[in-house]
Amino acid sequence: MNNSISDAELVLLQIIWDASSPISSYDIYANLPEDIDWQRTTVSTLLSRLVEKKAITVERRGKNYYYDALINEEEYKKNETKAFVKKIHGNKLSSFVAALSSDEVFTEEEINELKDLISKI
Amino acid sequence: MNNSISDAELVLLQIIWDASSPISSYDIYANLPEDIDWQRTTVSTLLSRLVEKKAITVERRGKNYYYDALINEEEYKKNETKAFVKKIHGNKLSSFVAALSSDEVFTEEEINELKDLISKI
DNA sequence: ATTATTCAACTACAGTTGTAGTATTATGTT
DNA sequence: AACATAATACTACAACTGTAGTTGAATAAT
Repeated sequence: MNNSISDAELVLLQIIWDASSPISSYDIYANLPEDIDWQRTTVSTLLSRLVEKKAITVERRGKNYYYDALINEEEYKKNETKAFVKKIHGNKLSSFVAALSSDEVFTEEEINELKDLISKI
Repeated sequence: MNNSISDAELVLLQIIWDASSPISSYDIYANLPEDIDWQRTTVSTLLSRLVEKKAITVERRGKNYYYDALINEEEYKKNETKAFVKKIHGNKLSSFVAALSSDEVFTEEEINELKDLISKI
Protein backbone atom coordinates (compact mmCIF):
# COMPACT_ATOMS: atom_id res chain seq x y z
CA MET A 1 0.00 0.00 0.00
CA ASN A 2 1.13 3.50 -0.81
CA ASN A 3 0.85 5.65 2.27
CA SER A 4 1.65 8.98 0.77
CA ILE A 5 -0.94 11.66 1.16
CA SER A 6 -2.47 13.09 -1.97
CA ASP A 7 -3.12 16.78 -2.55
CA ALA A 8 -6.84 16.42 -1.96
CA GLU A 9 -6.27 14.43 1.20
CA LEU A 10 -3.83 17.02 2.47
CA VAL A 11 -6.52 19.70 2.32
CA LEU A 12 -8.55 17.70 4.83
CA LEU A 13 -5.58 16.76 6.94
CA GLN A 14 -4.71 20.43 7.26
CA ILE A 15 -8.22 21.22 8.49
CA ILE A 16 -7.88 18.43 11.04
CA TRP A 17 -4.49 19.75 12.14
CA ASP A 18 -5.90 23.24 12.49
CA ALA A 19 -8.73 21.97 14.66
CA SER A 20 -6.18 20.53 17.09
CA SER A 21 -8.85 18.38 18.68
CA PRO A 22 -11.11 15.74 17.11
CA ILE A 23 -13.36 17.32 14.56
CA SER A 24 -16.54 15.98 12.99
CA SER A 25 -16.73 15.29 9.30
CA TYR A 26 -19.38 17.94 9.03
CA ASP A 27 -17.09 20.56 10.51
CA ILE A 28 -14.34 19.42 8.21
CA TYR A 29 -16.73 19.87 5.34
CA ALA A 30 -17.75 23.29 6.63
CA ASN A 31 -14.14 24.40 6.86
CA LEU A 32 -13.16 23.62 3.30
CA PRO A 33 -11.31 26.48 1.66
CA GLU A 34 -13.56 28.79 -0.34
CA ASP A 35 -12.17 27.67 -3.63
CA ILE A 36 -12.89 24.01 -3.02
CA ASP A 37 -16.35 22.80 -3.83
CA TRP A 38 -16.60 19.11 -2.99
CA GLN A 39 -19.65 17.02 -2.21
CA ARG A 40 -20.02 15.53 1.25
CA THR A 41 -19.41 12.10 -0.20
CA THR A 42 -16.12 13.25 -1.66
CA VAL A 43 -15.03 14.46 1.76
CA SER A 44 -16.14 11.11 3.17
CA THR A 45 -14.13 9.17 0.62
CA LEU A 46 -11.02 11.20 1.29
CA LEU A 47 -11.39 10.82 5.04
CA SER A 48 -11.71 7.04 4.65
CA ARG A 49 -8.55 6.98 2.62
CA LEU A 50 -6.73 8.99 5.25
CA VAL A 51 -7.88 6.51 7.87
CA GLU A 52 -6.73 3.59 5.73
CA LYS A 53 -3.38 5.27 5.36
CA LYS A 54 -3.18 5.62 9.12
CA ALA A 55 -2.84 9.37 8.86
CA ILE A 56 -5.88 10.00 11.04
CA THR A 57 -8.17 8.15 13.42
CA VAL A 58 -11.96 7.99 13.53
CA GLU A 59 -14.13 7.69 16.55
CA ARG A 60 -17.86 7.54 16.63
CA ARG A 61 -19.72 9.78 19.03
CA GLY A 62 -23.43 9.33 18.73
CA LYS A 63 -24.39 10.05 15.20
CA ASN A 64 -21.19 11.65 14.11
CA TYR A 65 -17.70 10.51 13.45
CA TYR A 66 -14.80 12.49 14.76
CA TYR A 67 -11.44 12.57 13.13
CA ASP A 68 -8.08 13.30 14.68
CA ALA A 69 -4.59 13.48 13.22
CA LEU A 70 -2.21 10.62 13.81
CA ILE A 71 0.75 12.12 12.05
CA ASN A 72 2.50 15.16 13.35
CA GLU A 73 2.12 18.35 11.37
CA GLU A 74 5.60 19.74 11.87
CA GLU A 75 7.28 16.46 11.22
CA TYR A 76 5.24 15.84 8.11
CA LYS A 77 6.01 19.29 6.72
CA LYS A 78 9.65 18.96 7.56
CA ASN A 79 9.86 15.71 5.65
CA GLU A 80 7.89 16.99 2.70
CA THR A 81 10.01 20.10 2.52
CA LYS A 82 13.13 18.05 2.62
CA ALA A 83 11.87 15.71 -0.09
CA PHE A 84 10.75 18.60 -2.22
CA VAL A 85 14.06 20.40 -2.04
CA LYS A 86 15.77 17.19 -2.96
CA LYS A 87 13.43 16.44 -5.83
CA ILE A 88 13.35 19.85 -7.41
CA HIS A 89 16.65 21.31 -6.50
CA GLY A 90 18.72 18.18 -6.19
CA ASN A 91 19.58 19.32 -2.70
CA LYS A 92 21.45 22.25 -4.19
CA LEU A 93 20.78 25.17 -1.92
CA SER A 94 21.81 27.70 -4.47
CA SER A 95 19.13 26.52 -6.86
CA PHE A 96 16.62 26.60 -4.08
CA VAL A 97 17.53 30.07 -2.95
CA ALA A 98 17.50 31.30 -6.52
CA ALA A 99 13.92 30.10 -6.84
CA LEU A 100 12.97 31.61 -3.51
CA SER A 101 14.51 34.93 -4.21
CA SER A 102 12.61 35.37 -7.43
CA ASP A 103 10.16 38.16 -6.91
CA GLU A 104 7.48 35.96 -8.34
CA VAL A 105 7.64 33.58 -5.45
CA PHE A 106 7.62 36.02 -2.59
CA THR A 107 7.05 39.72 -2.40
CA GLU A 108 9.90 41.92 -1.32
CA GLU A 109 8.25 42.30 2.04
CA GLU A 110 8.12 38.55 2.44
CA ILE A 111 11.74 38.24 1.45
CA ASN A 112 12.60 40.69 4.18
CA GLU A 113 10.60 38.69 6.62
CA LEU A 114 12.43 35.61 5.43
CA LYS A 115 15.81 37.22 5.98
CA ASP A 116 14.66 38.27 9.39
CA LEU A 117 13.48 34.83 10.36
CA ILE A 118 16.58 33.16 9.06
CA SER A 119 18.89 35.49 10.85
CA LYS A 120 17.14 34.49 14.05
CA ILE A 121 17.81 30.81 13.60
CA MET B 1 -5.07 16.81 -20.77
CA ASN B 2 -3.09 17.28 -17.62
CA ASN B 3 0.22 18.86 -18.46
CA SER B 4 1.89 18.56 -15.12
CA ILE B 5 5.12 16.66 -15.03
CA SER B 6 5.25 13.53 -12.95
CA ASP B 7 8.12 12.59 -10.67
CA ALA B 8 9.45 9.99 -13.08
CA GLU B 9 9.23 12.38 -15.99
CA LEU B 10 11.05 15.03 -14.03
CA VAL B 11 14.03 12.75 -13.62
CA LEU B 12 14.41 12.68 -17.40
CA LEU B 13 13.66 16.35 -17.85
CA GLN B 14 16.43 17.14 -15.40
CA ILE B 15 18.89 15.08 -17.42
CA ILE B 16 17.81 16.95 -20.53
CA TRP B 17 18.22 20.28 -18.78
CA ASP B 18 21.64 19.28 -17.58
CA ALA B 19 22.68 18.37 -21.09
CA SER B 20 21.86 21.90 -22.22
CA SER B 21 21.88 20.78 -25.85
CA PRO B 22 19.80 18.09 -27.56
CA ILE B 23 20.59 14.71 -26.10
CA SER B 24 19.86 11.27 -27.50
CA SER B 25 17.59 8.91 -25.68
CA TYR B 26 20.49 6.57 -25.21
CA ASP B 27 22.48 9.24 -23.42
CA ILE B 28 19.49 10.07 -21.32
CA TYR B 29 19.29 6.43 -20.43
CA ALA B 30 22.99 6.32 -19.67
CA ASN B 31 22.71 9.31 -17.37
CA LEU B 32 20.00 7.96 -15.14
CA PRO B 33 20.82 8.40 -11.46
CA GLU B 34 22.45 5.35 -9.90
CA ASP B 35 19.45 4.51 -7.83
CA ILE B 36 17.10 4.38 -10.78
CA ASP B 37 16.95 1.17 -12.69
CA TRP B 38 14.53 1.54 -15.58
CA GLN B 39 14.31 -0.40 -18.81
CA ARG B 40 14.97 1.41 -22.07
CA THR B 41 11.30 1.11 -22.93
CA THR B 42 10.36 2.84 -19.72
CA VAL B 43 12.60 5.73 -20.61
CA SER B 44 11.01 5.76 -24.06
CA THR B 45 7.53 5.88 -22.66
CA LEU B 46 8.36 8.71 -20.33
CA LEU B 47 10.04 10.68 -23.09
CA SER B 48 6.95 10.28 -25.27
CA ARG B 49 4.78 11.57 -22.50
CA LEU B 50 7.04 14.57 -22.03
CA VAL B 51 6.75 15.28 -25.74
CA GLU B 52 2.95 14.99 -25.59
CA LYS B 53 2.94 17.38 -22.69
CA LYS B 54 4.99 19.80 -24.74
CA ALA B 55 7.75 19.84 -22.16
CA ILE B 56 10.39 18.73 -24.65
CA THR B 57 10.89 18.37 -28.37
CA VAL B 58 12.16 15.42 -30.40
CA GLU B 59 14.16 15.54 -33.54
CA ARG B 60 15.41 12.62 -35.53
CA ARG B 61 19.05 12.56 -36.57
CA GLY B 62 19.87 9.45 -38.51
CA LYS B 63 18.96 6.50 -36.40
CA ASN B 64 18.57 8.33 -33.16
CA TYR B 65 16.13 10.74 -31.68
CA TYR B 66 17.34 13.80 -29.86
CA TYR B 67 15.42 15.49 -27.13
CA ASP B 68 15.57 19.08 -26.01
CA ALA B 69 13.77 20.99 -23.29
CA LEU B 70 10.95 23.31 -24.20
CA ILE B 71 10.25 24.58 -20.74
CA ASN B 72 12.69 26.71 -18.87
CA GLU B 73 14.38 25.13 -15.90
CA GLU B 74 14.51 28.18 -13.66
CA GLU B 75 10.99 29.19 -14.41
CA TYR B 76 9.70 25.70 -13.82
CA LYS B 77 11.48 25.42 -10.50
CA LYS B 78 10.35 28.83 -9.42
CA ASN B 79 6.73 27.91 -10.08
CA GLU B 80 7.02 24.54 -8.43
CA THR B 81 8.65 26.07 -5.40
CA LYS B 82 5.95 28.64 -5.18
CA ALA B 83 3.21 26.04 -5.51
CA PHE B 84 4.88 23.84 -2.96
CA VAL B 85 5.21 26.56 -0.37
CA LYS B 86 1.59 27.40 -0.88
CA LYS B 87 0.43 23.81 -0.70
CA ILE B 88 2.40 22.74 2.33
CA HIS B 89 2.87 25.90 4.24
CA GLY B 90 -0.23 27.78 3.20
CA ASN B 91 2.05 30.56 2.08
CA LYS B 92 3.01 31.10 5.69
CA LEU B 93 6.69 31.88 5.64
CA SER B 94 7.12 31.15 9.29
CA SER B 95 6.00 27.57 8.78
CA PHE B 96 8.27 27.23 5.84
CA VAL B 97 11.27 28.61 7.64
CA ALA B 98 10.53 26.43 10.64
CA ALA B 99 10.69 23.39 8.38
CA LEU B 100 13.83 24.64 6.72
CA SER B 101 15.59 25.40 9.92
CA SER B 102 15.05 21.94 11.28
CA ASP B 103 18.41 20.28 11.45
CA GLU B 104 16.95 17.31 9.66
CA VAL B 105 16.42 19.26 6.49
CA PHE B 106 19.72 21.03 6.20
CA THR B 107 22.92 20.71 8.09
CA GLU B 108 24.06 23.61 10.18
CA GLU B 109 26.61 24.42 7.56
CA GLU B 110 23.90 24.57 4.94
CA ILE B 111 21.76 26.78 7.09
CA ASN B 112 24.66 29.15 7.37
CA GLU B 113 25.05 29.10 3.64
CA LEU B 114 21.37 29.79 3.36
CA LYS B 115 21.58 32.78 5.67
CA ASP B 116 24.48 34.02 3.68
CA LEU B 117 22.75 33.69 0.36
CA ILE B 118 19.59 35.30 1.61
CA SER B 119 21.36 38.23 3.14
CA LYS B 120 22.83 38.87 -0.28
CA ILE B 121 19.48 39.05 -2.01
C1' DA C 1 19.13 -7.26 -51.65
C1' DT C 2 18.66 -10.00 -47.35
C1' DT C 3 19.20 -10.51 -42.82
C1' DA C 4 20.34 -9.03 -38.24
C1' DT C 5 20.15 -5.43 -35.04
C1' DT C 6 18.60 -1.53 -32.77
C1' DC C 7 15.30 1.93 -31.69
C1' DA C 8 11.02 3.96 -30.81
C1' DA C 9 5.75 3.35 -31.15
C1' DC C 10 2.14 1.01 -29.55
C1' DT C 11 -0.13 -1.73 -26.19
C1' DA C 12 -0.77 -3.13 -21.46
C1' DC C 13 -1.91 -3.19 -16.85
C1' DA C 14 -2.36 -2.47 -11.98
C1' DG C 15 -2.27 1.21 -8.50
C1' DT C 16 -3.39 6.06 -7.24
C1' DT C 17 -6.23 10.08 -7.45
C1' DG C 18 -10.15 13.15 -7.97
C1' DT C 19 -14.77 13.11 -7.78
C1' DA C 20 -19.23 11.54 -6.68
C1' DG C 21 -23.62 8.46 -6.93
C1' DT C 22 -26.16 4.79 -4.50
C1' DA C 23 -26.95 1.76 -0.74
C1' DT C 24 -27.07 0.96 3.99
C1' DT C 25 -27.22 1.92 8.59
C1' DA C 26 -28.07 4.58 12.59
C1' DT C 27 -30.53 8.12 14.91
C1' DG C 28 -34.38 11.22 15.75
C1' DT C 29 -39.33 11.90 15.49
C1' DT C 30 -44.08 10.87 15.91
C1' DA D 1 -42.63 0.58 16.48
C1' DA D 2 -42.57 2.87 11.95
C1' DC D 3 -40.93 6.30 9.28
C1' DA D 4 -38.04 10.16 7.99
C1' DT D 5 -33.57 12.02 8.07
C1' DA D 6 -28.85 12.17 8.06
C1' DA D 7 -24.36 10.37 7.80
C1' DT D 8 -21.17 6.93 6.40
C1' DA D 9 -19.80 2.73 3.51
C1' DC D 10 -19.57 0.84 -0.72
C1' DT D 11 -19.22 1.13 -5.58
C1' DA D 12 -17.75 3.49 -9.70
C1' DC D 13 -15.06 5.34 -13.13
C1' DA D 14 -11.95 7.97 -15.98
C1' DA D 15 -7.38 10.12 -15.92
C1' DC D 16 -2.73 9.84 -14.53
C1' DT D 17 1.50 7.09 -13.13
C1' DG D 18 5.04 3.77 -12.95
C1' DT D 19 6.71 0.23 -15.34
C1' DA D 20 7.64 -2.61 -19.20
C1' DG D 21 6.61 -6.17 -23.08
C1' DT D 22 5.69 -6.62 -28.06
C1' DT D 23 5.56 -4.95 -32.60
C1' DG D 24 7.07 -2.50 -36.34
C1' DA D 25 10.27 0.19 -38.74
C1' DA D 26 14.68 1.87 -39.86
C1' DT D 27 19.57 1.16 -40.21
C1' DA D 28 23.79 -1.60 -40.43
C1' DA D 29 26.15 -5.59 -41.89
C1' DT D 30 26.97 -9.12 -45.19
